[in-house]
Order: sequence, then C-alpha cells, then structure tokens
Amino acid sequence: MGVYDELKARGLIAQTTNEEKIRELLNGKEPVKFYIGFDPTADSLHVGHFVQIMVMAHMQRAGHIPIALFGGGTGMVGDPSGKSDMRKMMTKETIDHNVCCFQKQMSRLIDFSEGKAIMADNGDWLLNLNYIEFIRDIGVHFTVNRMLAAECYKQRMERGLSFFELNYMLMQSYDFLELNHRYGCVLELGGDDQWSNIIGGVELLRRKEGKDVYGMTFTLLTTSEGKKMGKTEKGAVWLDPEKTSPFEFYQYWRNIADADVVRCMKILTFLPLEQIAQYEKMEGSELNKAKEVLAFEVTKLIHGEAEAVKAQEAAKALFSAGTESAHMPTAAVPESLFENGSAGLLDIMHAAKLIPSKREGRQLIEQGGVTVDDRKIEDPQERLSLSDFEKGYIVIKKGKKKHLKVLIEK
RNA sequence: GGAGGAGUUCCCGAGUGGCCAAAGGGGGCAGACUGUAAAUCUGUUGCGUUUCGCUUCGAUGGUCCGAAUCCAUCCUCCUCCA
Repeated sequence: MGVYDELKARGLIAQTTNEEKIRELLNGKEPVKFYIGFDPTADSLHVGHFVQIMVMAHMQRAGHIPIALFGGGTGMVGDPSGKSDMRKMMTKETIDHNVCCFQKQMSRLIDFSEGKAIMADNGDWLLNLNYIEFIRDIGVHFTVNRMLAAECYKQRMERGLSFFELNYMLMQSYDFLELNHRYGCVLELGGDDQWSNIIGGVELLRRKEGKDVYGMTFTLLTTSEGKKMGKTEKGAVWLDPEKTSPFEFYQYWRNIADADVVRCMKILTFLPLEQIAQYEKMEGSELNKAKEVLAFEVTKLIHGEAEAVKAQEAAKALFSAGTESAHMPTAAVPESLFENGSAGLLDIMHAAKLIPSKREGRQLIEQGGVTVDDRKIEDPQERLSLSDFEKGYIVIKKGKKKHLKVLIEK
C-alpha cells in the first residue's frame, strides 16, 4: 500500500488541494520534500503535535523527506487561526529555548541524519524582512476580502483581529515559498486548522511563480464528542516526561473512551491495519484489551520500551493486585515533619503534593477518598507515626486511580 | 479625538450597602454504579489550628458602624461615531 493510501486508511487525511496529484506523488518512488510547521508556544510538544509527527514518520518511512519547520519567526506573531483571543507575545529567548526542546523530542521519532530529514527555522528569513519589499512582493498576491472570509478567522471577526495577527497568513505562505526555493519543497502539511494558511501558500506559489505545489491537512485529534484531545485537568498532555510522567501518559490512553480507542490506534501507533481490525470488532469490557495495547504502544513511541513496560506493570499491579509498589510514582517527605515520632496525614499528603491544600485533603477524607496502606482513613486528624513506615514507605491512595508511594527523606 | 459600556472566585455568568466566601451553569475532585470506559445520581470545589478565624470581587485611596456593591483617581477591554 502506498503511503497516501495508508494515511487515508488510518483516517488521518482531512483535506487536500488536489487528491489525485498528491496520491500519485506520495505513492510514487521519487522522494517528495514536504514540510510541517511547529510554532514554539511551549517548552514541550504535546499530544496535539503528536499526530503531525506520526505523519512525518509515516512519510519518512515511505522514503519521503520531511522538513520540520520551527516558527522562530512566526512565533513572534502567533497564529490567530481558530483562537478566540490573541496569544501572549513571546520573547526571542523563550522561542529559542522552546525550539530547542522541540527538536530534541522530535528526534525520537524522526531520523534527522544526513539526507533523511531537514530542520529549518523560519526566523532565518522572516526576522530580517524589509517591510516595503515584503508587502510589494508578497502582499500584492493576497486580498483582504478573501482572507477575512477564511473560516479560521470567524471567531476573531466578532472579537477583533489585529492587523498584526492578520499578517500571520502571509508569513506562513511566505515560508512555503522560501522552502520551495531553498529545498524544493512541494507539499505543505498541517492540522486541519491550518487549512486556510496552507492554501495561502499554495496560491502564493501559483500566482507569483506559476508553480504547482500542494497542501494537505490531517484530522485533528478530537474525542468522539468533538472535544480536543490531550487535555487534562492539569492542562495539556505533554511529551516531556518531566511535565507528564510516563505513568500518567500511559494512564491517559488507558482511560480513553471506548469510542476513541480504534481511531487513536490508527492515528497514533504504527500497528498494522490488519491487526487493528481485530480490535475494531471488540465490544464492551473486552475493549479494555485494546486500551492496554494502545496505551503501551503510544507510551513506547514517546518514552521508549523500557518506560512503557514500567508504566504498564505499575498500572497492572495497581489495579489488579492491590498495593504492589515497585513501579508506583514516589514522593519523599522530610523527616522534620514528624514531631515526637508522628505527623499529621494531611501534612504528609500536602508535602508529597498529593493535595493542593489541607482544606481539600480534609474534604477528601470526609468523603472517603483516602486510603493508607489499604486502610480507609475516616478522621481528618489522623496521624501517622514513624513505625508506620517500618517497611520504608507507605502507600497513599487518593481516590481509586491516584496512588503514591511515600518515603521519608532524612 | 468624541459618546457610551464593561472588568466578580479555574471558565462563563448573577449579585447595586449588612442575610456574600458571593446564585446558576461549565469544568475539576471524591463517593455510588461499572470495565481503570461512557452515561447517570450524590457530595464537594478560597485558605487555615474549622460551631471559629483570615484573605478575595481590575488597582489604589476615600465615605460609612459596615463596601463586590457608594465616591475619587488610575489601568485594561469592548461598542458606536470620526
């Protein structure tokens, strides 16, 4: 199966500028240079970016050459597409730092060795543009009427779209032109929210140079209810293990809704489609198997097999065998918490960052949500003594899913 | 530049002198039910040494026994006109 058909079968493709032509191009033997842009809005990639990276990886495996374009220049402006408010402006230093983090994370899945892939930073050509030249060369090819009609600005038409941000589309279009000149890039990919910006580039190249280039977007990763995926109470699900631990990451996928499992498998793993077809037939509680596979595979891709195994074992131990604690998340509390050999449980939980405030902890206990070493706690005044730590640690459960091994730090 | 309007707890949004730590919804957390799912129901959702105390309603001052609510100044945002 050609890579185009593969992507299509996995349900990744949302829109294309010219389906026939793109299929021919991608399924063919000739390496195609294509690009995807990443704006450095945080110091780690998150699940939303993951889809793009998977596509890059699929394409690379098929012999094509990805250009990962980092938005050192566009990041200075911020993409207004689909946003209801303007983004905070970032400083040059932050952007540089973020770009650096992105590169590291991406290298896990994309082979950036010589000739296999290219990294570029649009700051190289955007930051020193001459305003007059730019609007004469590029600006003439855009009409404001068309731009304003774009779907992605709809929300902003109500709340206000600054001229500053309106320029984003020109900049991204210009990127395509520049990458075409520098590397012979002929295809731009992106999330479906990028459609307007992508067409901008395709049209620019056609108008300005009469070149035929193409654009394609992928489905955004949303839940069956249409909400953006990868959000939790703490914010995004990050790919950086410091920000989202491999265990939490694994659990995120393990707890996914029934309706989303198979789709995520197709999009976020390299499992062959034939194999995924088996899971598609599953129903009811049987789907838990599929969820385990999904969680394991995705964690493996991002954090490596060793971490995935650890996370999986931790999860299994936790939910089936009780308090087996070998792989459990751990926190240490200072010994100074203990006065005359005992300390309040709430203080311990607070120190271990299991609860944001003691007030909340008290409520939690009153509602029966806290367990220490399998003993349900009923009294918010509960105190633990050093002898409770005889085996070296205790296991505190907050609710059913959050388990924490607590040690004493001397 | 002119006229008007708005800023409330994580978000939306009610509250126009004491009964306001502040309605309602969303989201979060916990409990029940389950399959570590979804849906549903219940409780909870500023902080603390918790029948009480402390801090909060854009900012700073002021009036008052008492202010999210009144006054002054400032900051930010929006709408209409130019």
